[in-house]
Amino acid sequence: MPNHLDNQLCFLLYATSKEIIRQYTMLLKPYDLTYTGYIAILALEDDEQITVKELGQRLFLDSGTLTPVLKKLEVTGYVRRERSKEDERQMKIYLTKAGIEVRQKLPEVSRQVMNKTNISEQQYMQLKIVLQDILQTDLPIKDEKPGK
Amino acid sequence: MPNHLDNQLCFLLYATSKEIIRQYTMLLKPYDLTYTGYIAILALEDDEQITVKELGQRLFLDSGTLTPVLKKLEVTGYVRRERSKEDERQMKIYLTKAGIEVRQKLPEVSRQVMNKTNISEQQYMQLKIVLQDILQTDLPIKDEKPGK
DNA sequence: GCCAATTAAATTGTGTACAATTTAATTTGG
DNA sequence: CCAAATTAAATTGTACACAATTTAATTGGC
Repeated sequence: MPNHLDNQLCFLLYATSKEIIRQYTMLLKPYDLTYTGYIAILALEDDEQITVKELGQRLFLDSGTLTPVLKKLEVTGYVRRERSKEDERQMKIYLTKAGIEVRQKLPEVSRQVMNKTNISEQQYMQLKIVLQDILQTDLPIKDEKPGK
Repeated sequence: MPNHLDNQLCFLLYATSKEIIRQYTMLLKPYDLTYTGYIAILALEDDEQITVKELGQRLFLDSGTLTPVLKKLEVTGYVRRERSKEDERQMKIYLTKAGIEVRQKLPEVSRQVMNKTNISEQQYMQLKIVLQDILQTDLPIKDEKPGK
């Protein structure tokens, strides 16, 4: 890259994640999953029912993105969506048996993608620590109420 | 994040770049630039005319993404698009005077976003090296056969 | 010289992302 | 109480991304 983007950390994050997600997307096609559907299934525990809002907090996505993804996962048969009895505003999401089953196969997809990179164990850990730090502590969360 | 996404390097890259790009997008609005328009302008040198294809190679984007972005940058007045005389298939892209001017203001935007992260100089360099390595040597071969 | 193969952009179709708005349900304060 | 404020999802509008296809120009083989 013979230009100013060399020094842009943001561009490197953007381009790298895009390329890795492209690898995932190809490998996920046999399971009828997109990358967004994949992380949604990963974020759901086996026996929990969570709201769209909480799922969105785990994934850094809002209902505008999640609603169509979850509707498609429901059609495919991996999740179910049910209005909460206690609070009719909430939609409760949970994995079906098929969803739990497909989730067990997904670590293999992740392993295949990671094997394509020659990244060392040490680099992997470094990367994780730095990114978790930026994500969790530095960047302002959208819609967060300003402290008085 | 109390779930399996903890260990997913890809998810961390994805979520972090998304959040950082959201910061850029807000700060770029006064210049009538989206993030994609921003990296396109950064990738253009002052006095060069390059094709959509070469720009796409620098940005890891194809004509399907770039064509509408470049058309909008042309309307805004930052670039010009001209059919190549030597090869009528090619579209030559180059910065206008306004494009060169706005580009000089952009490092300030980048500085503002980076200031929000508490990332250290050392971490910054580590991150850059690892990401460049993944991006340039490991991943983006579109026709690569599946790993062994 | 001619036509098949290749190439560069543009176009098409699907699927995110996210801001902003809308709708419906719940909570709160006077 | 009960209208106003708040909240959760869904919807709307804009802007990517990328695979696949189309269109038009160039190249290559014979």
